[in-house]
Amino acid sequence: MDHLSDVLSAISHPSRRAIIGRLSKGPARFLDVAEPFDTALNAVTKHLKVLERAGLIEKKKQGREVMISLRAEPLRAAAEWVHEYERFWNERLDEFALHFRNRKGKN
Amino acid sequence: MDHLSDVLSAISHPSRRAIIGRLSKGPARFLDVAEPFDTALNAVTKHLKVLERAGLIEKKKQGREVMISLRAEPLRAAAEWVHEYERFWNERLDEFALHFRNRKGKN
DNA sequence: TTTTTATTACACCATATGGTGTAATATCAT
DNA sequence: ATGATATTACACCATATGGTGTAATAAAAA
Repeated sequence: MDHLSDVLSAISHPSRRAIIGRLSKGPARFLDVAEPFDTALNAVTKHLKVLERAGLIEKKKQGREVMISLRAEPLRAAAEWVHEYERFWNERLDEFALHFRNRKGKN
Repeated sequence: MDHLSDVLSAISHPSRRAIIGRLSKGPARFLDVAEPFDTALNAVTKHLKVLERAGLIEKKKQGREVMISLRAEPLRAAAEWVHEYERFWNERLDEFALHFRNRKGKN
């Protein structure tokens, strides 16, 4: 799988988006990250592994604790991909307008 | 699952992003959409169903053909979510700078 | 009307995902 | 040394995903 797919897949789960939201307020220990969830800690570990594989977090072991911090840079590619279609979601384009817009783009 | 998760999940597959790219150039018949892929047509039908469930495409039956068109609006929520983290991917923030930035945001 | 064409439905399969419980490891505190 | 704490590893399970082949449907063409 390509990297962009990994990133988009990683952020497609609400718990993982919540984790990113939490980490955007600063690094946190594993248990702090896990605290809002009512799942087992194992599940959180797995979510963190998915985020790590996508390059979206960093883990740093400090004693027996693990500090987790956000690495948002991979989100840039996601933002860029989505941004390609920004012009489409503002107006409702009928087929003729769309065709005209595309012809214009080709000149 | 919430809608945003559906949308992000839908665009996390390269074939489905390719389909969206194709449709951004204008509506297309099913076979035209399917043409670039070397999978069975069934697989394309399934991808289209995922995109439809996410609200990213519209199907309109015309005779025996199906015209498929892009509905990019759901991408807006995805763009907005990712945009939240834009400030993080430009500079490399160490933990102190991050903490300071957060404190500033709270005042 | 028969045949081709476009698309979907159904049944199936391998692997991925997201969760669990229990055990292992490593570090800190007593 | 013993025990508590933080985190992960392992084995397991149900369901989702992405693919396949074959059959069904509906409309166009012959």
